Amino acid sequence: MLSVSTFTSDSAILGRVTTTGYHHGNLREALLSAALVAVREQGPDGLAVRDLARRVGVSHNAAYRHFADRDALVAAVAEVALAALTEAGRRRLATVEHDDPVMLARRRLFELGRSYVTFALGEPGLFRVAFSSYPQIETAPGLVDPGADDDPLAQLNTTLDGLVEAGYLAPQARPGAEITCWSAVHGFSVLHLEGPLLALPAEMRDAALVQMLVSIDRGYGATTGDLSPLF
Amino acid sequence: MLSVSTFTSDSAILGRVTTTGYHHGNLREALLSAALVAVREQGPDGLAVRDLARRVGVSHNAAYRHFADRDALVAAVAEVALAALTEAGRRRLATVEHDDPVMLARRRLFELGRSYVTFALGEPGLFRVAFSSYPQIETAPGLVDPGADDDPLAQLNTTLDGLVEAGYLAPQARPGAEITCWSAVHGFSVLHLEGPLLALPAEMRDAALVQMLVSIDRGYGATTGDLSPLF
DNA sequence: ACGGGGATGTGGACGGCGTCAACATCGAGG
DNA sequence: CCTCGATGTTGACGCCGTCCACATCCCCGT
Repeated sequence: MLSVSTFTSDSAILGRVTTTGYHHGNLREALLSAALVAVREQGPDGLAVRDLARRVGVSHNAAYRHFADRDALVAAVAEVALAALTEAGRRRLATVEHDDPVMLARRRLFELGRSYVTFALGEPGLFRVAFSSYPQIETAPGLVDPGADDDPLAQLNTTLDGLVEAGYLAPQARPGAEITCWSAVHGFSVLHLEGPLLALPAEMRDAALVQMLVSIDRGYGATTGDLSPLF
Repeated sequence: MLSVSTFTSDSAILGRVTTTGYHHGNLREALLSAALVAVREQGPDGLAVRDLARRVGVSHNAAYRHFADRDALVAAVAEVALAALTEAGRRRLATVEHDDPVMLARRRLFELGRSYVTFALGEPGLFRVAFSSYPQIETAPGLVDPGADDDPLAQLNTTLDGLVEAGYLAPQARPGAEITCWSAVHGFSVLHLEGPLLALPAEMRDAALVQMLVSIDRGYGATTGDLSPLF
């Protein structure tokens, strides 16, 4: 499985790379690796096929033996970036623990949101490219195989279902909740990433994020008590 | 004041246009007008200075007598687009009425959010360009002159302050609320505009929006009663 | 009245880009 | 061993943004 670390660290893992000679030997992976670097540094728009070829030490046009056009290359990068975002969420969810099942479910949602924003702000290029060609969702976005976590939406849905099972989120409030939550964390990310809130000091930003996640939590539960165990 | 309609409808308003002869007479406005059309149709990335010049019937390069570079032109378009978004919010706010001051304040927030998303989905190109060069906010985003409505954030702040005055939003919950609300509507817009939810059927989208706005309202108030007067 | 100068528009050039077509080179399988 | 498909190269085309030198025009001060 291709991952960000696969590309950014040593590429020996990727198999025999015979850079010498007429044929490159592993051009597709080399291009993807270079593309990932470029996107991390400059975002999707800063990606030029010719530039990539130059960096890899191959002539322009060679890339077109492996990718139909520039968009296809960007889409390949997007797939890797999306996998990285998904993995970040998965890892974060795995760290959440609590004795009380209600608090466990609430903290899972909280941490999932935090990991989403953290990834977006920490890897702006990857985050942007991931959404530049995200697989379209056409059916009801709330329906998902129980326990699925193979993309950010699935993770969110599973987490929200957990909130219902725990009795914190009313079943009739469940439909559409995934869009509400996703919109909030996504909007927060975009506004701070490339939008008007880019220049906001980090401590303000973090405080605002916590406040937003608490708002979401509070909007779902009937709790009026202490919120401190949330963070 | 330049507005979208100024450009899209008859441009006679813009003053004497002597298209004949060596000098255009009103090139700057003509370029802006053409740029606005292009951005509406294809978004900010589809804007090419040479193409604009061609459409206006002037040589390439002529544009550079009025705009330092492409970015400056995009920024000029962004200013108009932002004004249009602001005006949409202002107009919508003006229509909200209610006897109960609490309900009035709540409905104002609800409608402001709805108008934001409606503009984004109805004018995707303009919405995108408006945020491609939005004036950076560096201070606390919640501080604003009372009653100000000259940009979307000011409108939101004023509306939230009204919610506090009405006694619906607790004063200690006010700081950061503008970021929470803005994130939600902005994220909703982006996800449906160019993101994964682009292909979602319109009725699902609308239902999800209402549910999100209700969530925001419910997260702020202590109300558990009937929500139907909200929409 | 007139002439000069700043503002505005033109034409050409450069380098970069994505992409297509023709050609070159390699390596695997008959 | 030889061929053929996969892979890489070279060259060309038409876009793009931008810099430069030059042309044209209009207004302002004399």
